[in-house]
Amino acid sequence: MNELQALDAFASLSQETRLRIVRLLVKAGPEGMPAGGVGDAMGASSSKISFHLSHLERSGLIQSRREARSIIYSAVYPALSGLIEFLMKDCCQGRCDPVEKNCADTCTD
Amino acid sequence: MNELQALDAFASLSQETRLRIVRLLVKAGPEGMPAGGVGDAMGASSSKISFHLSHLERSGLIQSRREARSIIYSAVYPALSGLIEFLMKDCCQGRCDPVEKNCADTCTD
DNA sequence: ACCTCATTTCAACATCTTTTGAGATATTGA
DNA sequence: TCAATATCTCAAAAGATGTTGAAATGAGGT
Repeated sequence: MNELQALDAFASLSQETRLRIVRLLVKAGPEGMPAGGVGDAMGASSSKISFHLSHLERSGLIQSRREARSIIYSAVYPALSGLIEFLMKDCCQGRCDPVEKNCADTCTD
Repeated sequence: MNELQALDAFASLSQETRLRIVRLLVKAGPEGMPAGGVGDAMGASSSKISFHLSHLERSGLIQSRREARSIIYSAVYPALSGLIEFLMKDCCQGRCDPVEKNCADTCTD
């Protein structure tokens, strides 16, 4: 991930609706969920949701596929890892010890 | 780090000048550097730099202290770690293996 | 007290982003 | 083909953010 991609990813995640969409789709897993389902979960109009889904897809954090009448959105996990990696490597340079208390702890949710 | 703080941090990092300031200050280390030095490094006007430094400080990513005539800015490493942790934990839920793969191995379901 | 230097503040302006609502497009089943 | 469902597109309005240059503040030296 380069600086431009990171700027774009940060811009995507700096918007409340979009951040929630990403979290929802991460929870939804690789199967993803249809645009309408996302809209229902957010309680937002279809055009609003469509706008934010497009924004997120353009910045590479989510992807879509058509399935019958629905368009299914899902998280692009490597993009999120890439962003984490960018923050750790290019931005923090090892000075920002993140969850050094290993992953296993944080993942027992 | 909660959602609101994360939104604020992402907004801060989604601006080119600000992202570069953060990277510069991380490189500068805990000593930090004066506002003027940041401005010189960026080739930007003092008011522009001041605006972005304030923005970053308000969102908690950097801090300042006066030293004689200068105001010294420095990175707040825990804030950056907190953001990384937020991304890994609240946003990725162990599905986004970052730099080390061990996380994915232990955490994906 | 006065003069610099370093930085911030302010208001006006320009630009970018988000929301809204109406209409368009695509897919399926009758 | 027609109606229903799901989603997208578009333009206008509203809102938020970034830039500029001039003026204000605050600290130190003479």
